Amino acid sequence: VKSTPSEVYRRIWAVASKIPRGQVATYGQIANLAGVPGQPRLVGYAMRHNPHGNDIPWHRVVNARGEISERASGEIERSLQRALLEEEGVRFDGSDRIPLETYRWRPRSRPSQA
DNA sequence: ATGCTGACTATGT
DNA sequence: TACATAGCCAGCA
Repeated sequence: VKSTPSEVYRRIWAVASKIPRGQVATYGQIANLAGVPGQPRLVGYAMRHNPHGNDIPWHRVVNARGEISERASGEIERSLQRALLEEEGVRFDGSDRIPLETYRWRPRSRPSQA
């Protein structure tokens, strides 16, 4: 291991791994759950550097519009992401978007946080 | 050390 | 509805 991922990254990966099958979470949502509210970009950055590969349901992370974000690495993974989601039962509308009202992950708020 | 980039989001046009 | 801009902060050169 060349460099140790920051605590924030690991927390982001941990949260992402908790997304239930057949549901999706937005970058901002994960940022909140990971303890870095308002920093959705960090989530995307962490996902890009995710060392866990397929062990993390990275495909369940979508942007606030319910759409698969374009990434710099190419569009092959985009189609893969969509395929994985559809396999879990997530449906896309005519605009290639996911209705967040239906598929958004709704974790329970923590008791430690008032 | 400073400056740029990025799998984002909210807001204005 | 879609496009453009500002703000946010951890990495990297």
